[in-house]
Amino acid sequence: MLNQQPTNLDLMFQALADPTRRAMIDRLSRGPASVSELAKPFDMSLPAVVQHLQALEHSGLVSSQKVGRVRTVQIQPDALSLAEQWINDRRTMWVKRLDRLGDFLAETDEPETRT
Amino acid sequence: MLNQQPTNLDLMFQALADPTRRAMIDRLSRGPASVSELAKPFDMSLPAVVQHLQALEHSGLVSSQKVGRVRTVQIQPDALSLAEQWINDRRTMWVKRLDRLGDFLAETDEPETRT
DNA sequence: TTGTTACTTAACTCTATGCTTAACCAACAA
DNA sequence: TTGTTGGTTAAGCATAGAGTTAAGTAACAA
Repeated sequence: MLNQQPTNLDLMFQALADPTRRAMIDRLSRGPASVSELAKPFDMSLPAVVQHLQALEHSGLVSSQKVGRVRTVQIQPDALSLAEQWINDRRTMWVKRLDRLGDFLAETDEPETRT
Repeated sequence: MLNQQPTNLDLMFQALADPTRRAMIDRLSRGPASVSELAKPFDMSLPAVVQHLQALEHSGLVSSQKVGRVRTVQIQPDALSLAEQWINDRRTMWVKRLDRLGDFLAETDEPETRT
C-alpha cells in the first residue's frame, strides 16, 4: 500500500465527499452550466469554485470545454455509474452471504421444529 | 455553506475514498472479522488500522462490538445503499433529461426527414 | 482602444488526514 | 502471578485539502 497513486475510485469518492461538489453535481444533473453559473449559489470566491470543479474533472465525474471566454461544464454519467457499481457489488456480496447464512440456519433449525 | 458540520453522506463518501478502507469493506462484505484479522493484509501499524475502522464506523458503514478482548466488526448494508441511492438519483435525473432532449431533437428533426 | 466580463494563475494560510512510536490496560493461558 | 494476546490512548509529524487575496489574460462590447 506504500507509494500508491490515487485510482479513479479514490478520486471519485473523494470528489463526492464534499457537499459543495455534490451540490454542483446536483446542478449539473439538470443540464450543463458555465463556471460562473455554477459559482452563483455558493458563498465563496471564484477560484475556490474552480478548484472544486477541477477536483470533479480530475475524478472523471464531469468534463468541460471552453468556447470564447466561457467554460461549459457537464456531467459524465459513465463515471457516476462506476462508483455506483462498486457499491452495488459489495452490497450484493453481503446480501448473498446473508442468504446462505439464512439457508444454513433454516436447515439447522429443522430438527428443532420451532413452535 | 459556512461552519457546516459533516453529514452522513460526507462521512460515507469520505470513508469510501480511501483504498485501505475500501479493502476493509471488501473483506467485511464476505463476513464479520476481528480488528487483528482486518489488520493482517495491511502493512501498517495496528493503531492506523483502528483509525481507519473508526472512520468507517463513524460514517455508519460498519458497526462493531467488543466481547472479551476481541472486537468484531461487520458491514452495515443500509448505509451503503444510502450512498448508492444518492448516485442513482443523480444519474437518473441526468438520463431523464437526455431523454427529453432526445424527444425534442426528434421533433425538431422531423421536418428535415434525414436521408 | 478602453472597459468589462469570465475566467486563470500564483502564493499563502489553516485545518484535517494518514501515518508513526511509545506506553498502557484488560482478558485469558500457563 | 506472570506472560502473552488483542486492543486502546496519546502525542507528534508530514502531506493534502479547502479556502483566501492579488494580479494577470483573453474575449467581447461600446
